[in-house]
Amino acid sequence: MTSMTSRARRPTLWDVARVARVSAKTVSRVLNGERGVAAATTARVRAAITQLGFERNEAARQLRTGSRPRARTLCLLVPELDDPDRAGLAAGLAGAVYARGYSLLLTPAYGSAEREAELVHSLVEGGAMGVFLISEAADHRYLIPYLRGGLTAVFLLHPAAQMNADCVLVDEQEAARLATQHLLRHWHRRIAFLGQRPEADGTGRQLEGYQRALAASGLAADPELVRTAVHDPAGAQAAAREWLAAPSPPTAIVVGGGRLAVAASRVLAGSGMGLVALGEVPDADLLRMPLTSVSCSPPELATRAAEVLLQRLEGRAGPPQKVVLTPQLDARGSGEVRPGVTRPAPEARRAWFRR
Amino acid sequence: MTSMTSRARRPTLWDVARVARVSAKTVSRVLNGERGVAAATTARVRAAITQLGFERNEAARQLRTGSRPRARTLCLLVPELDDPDRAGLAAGLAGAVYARGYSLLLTPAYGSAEREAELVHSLVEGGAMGVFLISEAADHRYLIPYLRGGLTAVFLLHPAAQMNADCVLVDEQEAARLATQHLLRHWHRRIAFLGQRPEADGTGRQLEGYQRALAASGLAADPELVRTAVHDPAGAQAAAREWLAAPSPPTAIVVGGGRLAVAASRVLAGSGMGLVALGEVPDADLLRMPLTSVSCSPPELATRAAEVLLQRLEGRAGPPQKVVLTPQLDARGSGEVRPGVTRPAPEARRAWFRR
DNA sequence: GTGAAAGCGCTAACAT
DNA sequence: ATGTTAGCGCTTTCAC
Repeated sequence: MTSMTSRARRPTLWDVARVARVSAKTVSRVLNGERGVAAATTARVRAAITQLGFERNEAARQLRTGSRPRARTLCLLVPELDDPDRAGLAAGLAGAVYARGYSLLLTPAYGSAEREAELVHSLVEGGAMGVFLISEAADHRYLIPYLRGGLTAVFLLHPAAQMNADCVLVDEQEAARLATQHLLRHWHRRIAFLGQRPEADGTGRQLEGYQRALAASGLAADPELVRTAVHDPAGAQAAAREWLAAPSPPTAIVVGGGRLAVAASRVLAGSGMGLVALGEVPDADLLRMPLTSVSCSPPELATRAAEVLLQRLEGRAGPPQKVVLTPQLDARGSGEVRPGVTRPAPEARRAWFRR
Repeated sequence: MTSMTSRARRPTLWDVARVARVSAKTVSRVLNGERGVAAATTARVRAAITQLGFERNEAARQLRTGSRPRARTLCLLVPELDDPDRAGLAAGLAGAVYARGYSLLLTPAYGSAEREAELVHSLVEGGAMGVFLISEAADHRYLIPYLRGGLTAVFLLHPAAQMNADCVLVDEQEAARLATQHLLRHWHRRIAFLGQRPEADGTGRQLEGYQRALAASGLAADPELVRTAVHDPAGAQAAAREWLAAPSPPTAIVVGGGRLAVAASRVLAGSGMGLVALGEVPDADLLRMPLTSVSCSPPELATRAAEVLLQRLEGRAGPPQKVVLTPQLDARGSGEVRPGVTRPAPEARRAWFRR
């Protein structure tokens, strides 16, 4: 009957102390690995702990010490979960931080600054130690209190707005310049540009690079051939279709973003239109229209970003650092078509499989 | 000087009480929205709270109430982050739970049961209310204490092992049967099967479906044409290459998993070999070898899964439910080639873009 | 090397 | 409608 007296109460430190016949403080010492406890005592305490199945109450500990219990958890905030452009980056980051004993949580903010702030709050509340942000929010100052509270943040792809922070970026201007230059070298003269948020830093820099490359060939950007504020695959397809049917169509398009480029290729495959993606395209070489792209290897980006954050976590001081990676062009076909050569319609090509 | 006396201490509930000239309990009442506080008092307390910038100490609250502070957070555990097969599912789930005011955290367990258990632990510790698991672990009983502690779990794609729990599955046997039958109808007689973990429930059922379809046509599975325990793209490519060079090669292959199917297609494109994927292949129609696949629409899976979990969260009682979705075949080309027709080599087709 | 007492900030139970 | 008291489970201080 004695076993029934204390019904299913979670054992406390005092229970352990009683069983081990020591004081609470001694149990606490063992729990925290403080030195100054006899080996025999430690063993007795350990035994009592396992015997009772004791687990320390984190809330009580936290109340006393004032320190939040932190998990070896980092988080990656992305705008969308299904952007293949970022899938490789996320996987790379997860692998890199995992190798150092951390786990990575991935979560979408849907481009909403408010939601982003809420997420950061609940992640910190949940014990996360650091956060990677892929965010085009107009103001990141909401982070400051959390940073003061010990959170580590690293911005990826887009720099922090209204504040200074570590960031790992891709040279978007150079990417767009390389893409445009490549098309120019393949005899294109009417090259269109399709971009995402015009007010965002990245799109702006892409436009600069695009214009610089044109200027270097003595050309000016035709406003008809520049289109921004396209964010979803449907929009990219529509834009591509419009250009295809335009009275004076472009012969090639530079598209900001792998996902949009793939969407555009849906319309463009077989049309003879050149296409270069600014960003990562998974399995780009397997496409019917194998996409030429300008991007940084996701593993490299991931490695650098993980490095920056983990070093901060390990106490590295110093001013915010800004790492800018230079993208590379991978020619796969869609950027190497000559202008003016008509192709069979997509339907004709599909028929190849039908017979 | 008086402002310097209490240096930067975080204000407590008592500070608020003093400023509002009420007792601590009254502040507590306001904080918890308990009724029985005069409107004027509530206002004074509110004012004091904002004036002092007071934030309740969650640890203390938790210590007293015994209840863990829970965030409106759910989590999806996946084996790998870069599996396109699951990208659509993850995005769908995130959207579905977001619509109900929850956020979704995504994290990879790398197929390790131990890591999976650790992740669940730290997620619960971090206040997560529910978890979706895509897991082939051999034993999920580690979850039981957490479930007792109020965690809600729903298994996706693979059922819970050694225990009963809500799950949302795809009828893998039917998927493989459909795929094989489809190839049989296209005159294939030597059909190979490439599967993942042989000990896993899903692979086993796929094999059954494959064999059933063959048997229905009076054929038996040739052991040479059945290969399992292939988990990565490299392995899938190797297997495809071997079959291509076999003395008596298959004319078509059924591949378990979208990612492996894409990898196999890298070798098979242009070879004339038939290919049907069991699982989701993003942008399958845009591939040089447009993959015929048998799968459930990720949005549907996501919707059903979210529904099951959210209903539990809202208090739905009853025994574990098992939802099994019937997959559908999408013919895109790779499954509709006739056996024995030789194709141009991949190189020849690529040259189309080069000129 | 070990223990006793006090208290972290909050809320449950019981007054009033 | 509001206040008083006690105590959640742990760690800190200081004493032995």
